[in-house]
Amino acid sequence: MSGKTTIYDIAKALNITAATVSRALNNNPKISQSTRKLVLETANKMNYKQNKLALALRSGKSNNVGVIVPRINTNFFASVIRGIEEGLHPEGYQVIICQTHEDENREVENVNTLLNAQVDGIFMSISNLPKEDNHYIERVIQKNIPLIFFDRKKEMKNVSSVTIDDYLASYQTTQHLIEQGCKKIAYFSGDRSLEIYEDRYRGYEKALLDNNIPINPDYIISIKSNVTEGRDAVEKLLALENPPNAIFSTSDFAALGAIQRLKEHGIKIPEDFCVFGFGNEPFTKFMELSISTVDQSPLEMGKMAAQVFLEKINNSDNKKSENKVVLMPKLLIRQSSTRIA
Amino acid sequence: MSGKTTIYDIAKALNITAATVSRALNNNPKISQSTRKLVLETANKMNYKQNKLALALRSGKSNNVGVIVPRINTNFFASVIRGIEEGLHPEGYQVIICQTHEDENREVENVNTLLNAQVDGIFMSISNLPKEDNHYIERVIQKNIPLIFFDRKKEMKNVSSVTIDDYLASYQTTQHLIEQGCKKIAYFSGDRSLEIYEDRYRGYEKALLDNNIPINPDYIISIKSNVTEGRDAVEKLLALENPPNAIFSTSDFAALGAIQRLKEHGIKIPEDFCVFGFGNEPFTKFMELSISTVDQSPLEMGKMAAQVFLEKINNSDNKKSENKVVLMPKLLIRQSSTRIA
DNA sequence: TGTTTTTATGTAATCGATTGCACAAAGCTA
DNA sequence: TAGCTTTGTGCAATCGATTACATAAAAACA
Repeated sequence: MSGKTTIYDIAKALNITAATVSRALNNNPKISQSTRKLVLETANKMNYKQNKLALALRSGKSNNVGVIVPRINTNFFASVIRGIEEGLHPEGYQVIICQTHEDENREVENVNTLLNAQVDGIFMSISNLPKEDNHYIERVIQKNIPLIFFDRKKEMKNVSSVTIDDYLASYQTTQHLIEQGCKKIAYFSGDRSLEIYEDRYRGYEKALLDNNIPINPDYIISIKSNVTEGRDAVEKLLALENPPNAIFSTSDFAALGAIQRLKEHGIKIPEDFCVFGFGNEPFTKFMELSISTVDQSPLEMGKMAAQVFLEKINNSDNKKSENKVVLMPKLLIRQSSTRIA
Repeated sequence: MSGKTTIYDIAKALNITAATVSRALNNNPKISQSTRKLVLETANKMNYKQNKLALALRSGKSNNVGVIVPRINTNFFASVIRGIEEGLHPEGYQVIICQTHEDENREVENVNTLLNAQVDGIFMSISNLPKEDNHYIERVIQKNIPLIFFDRKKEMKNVSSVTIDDYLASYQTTQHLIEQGCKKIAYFSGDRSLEIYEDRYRGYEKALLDNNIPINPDYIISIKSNVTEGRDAVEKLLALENPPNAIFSTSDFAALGAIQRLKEHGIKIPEDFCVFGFGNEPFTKFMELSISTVDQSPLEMGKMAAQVFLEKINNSDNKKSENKVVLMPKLLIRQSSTRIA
């Protein structure tokens, strides 16, 4: 009673059948003007709202999509989600968000939950731990549910993806540092079993080689994306016999930690030492010493992912197709790496 | 065929009825051990997944909740959502996120969308524009769907809320600034038609009165939560005949802008001027001059909101009850306001 | 006026899972 | 052995909306 008007209620009130009501509400041309008007008015009066669940059950389309990310409380993921939402909202889709907290079990669980919920598509940035067992992902493909990876993708048949050109970003950044006069460039790497981090490493490597700079294994440090690890890494680097004079960190947070520690050591940035981050987290711009970084256009990435999904949905004939979109990274050269203006 | 096993398929395969299958899967005691085992095995073999939509339609519970926020790409809202998600995930709920972009029409639209989707509850931080027409909210209450406001609430019957004690936070902050020797405290206010901003203002006012400091209307500036407005506000303040020597900004972003501009004017912080923010955005901690601010415990706020929702759901007898939770704010006193250690 | 076509509506199945009621078979009691 | 329980299943309705098919009424036509 408290607000559960169905088409049957409307039908009863007007002494017609639910079928007629349904048709009237859906602008079916086979309904007389008078009936349609009556139905619409009554529906309005009775405060009728279509039950999407019933619709979804019958049509097999839930008009929900799922997004799986490691976590939402970082600028990058929140922005991508926002992009997806903006791209999909006009089409009537709602976004269901799941977090993995970098836990692979949680990831599997999330995929299953979304499948149970009959989502029409899944957007996913895979968690850190690379899984050998792709079974849970295969199932999505088998069910013919569009799957779109963004940022942290996994190379797979029939799966679309939206990423930036991580290799290029890394190459250009390294090149930039070299041009600033830094030949001893340390590198903070993420987990290289993830494609994006492998690509970034290759970009760094190639730029050094192209400039005839040998790779120094001591300069390559694997870190997690947080401030503390950046600080610790600097400590290690400065203890080297031949310490570097630049850091390219694939995490803005680690870059920040590095800068803090370098300053504490009385090292002048950028005069004595250049630092470059990755991700364009808001704080990089706000710092008194603004931090150079790579912008990944998360908002655009999300919107593009939404686009890819919509295309896949609308071209049901080649649903099995894949579409790998690669966005261009943007180097934001700020104070922390600017010696030569 | 591609992955649509239903209980009917299982029933057919075992030459029994769907009812039996359903009961077997749901541990109904009226099923023989042998049948149950057979059903479970077959279900597993056929890779059966329960269709939540069908379940939701029949039970009237979708196991989805909706969250409506102005935007998700700020630390505060992303963290609250994360808290809600963490609190609700163990209970099997999924979270659907909607953004209003501070647009009241969008807010109404979002509420309707969520109602159509048959969500089991709605969490909401109202958008800036205060609406006179509460009709869309009333409808949620009428439908007996738990509604929980967080942070930006609206005082209403039958609606629960989780907030921090904004009045207290503001009072304590002002008191702190006074204790640091600042008697001329400017105040950056948000839109005071929102309760939280009105409460904060009252806290500021009361602290001044309790310390026999007259209120100077020139010191009260209404701002939006961004860096630029903070900068502009400082410009106005410094142009006064009798400029202030402290700013209490109800936005961290504006506080940051203020600090930037003050420094450009050669004003020393905290020696000549103290600044206090609100919200504990991550960057406040990272700055070289760390910014004092108020922590709103967004994660806890989200978890608490989830708790309030669960209690309401489980006490169906007094669903109409309300539960106003007020969390304690935490003052994070950092460099930007520390004269006296 | 009788027949055909059109128009508007009703009937009933469907989407997938659950559940009150009915009922057959088996077990138990006297 | 007749009668009563218990146990395990089946039947069929339900949740709300849609839609192929059937059909009555009205309109058009000859």
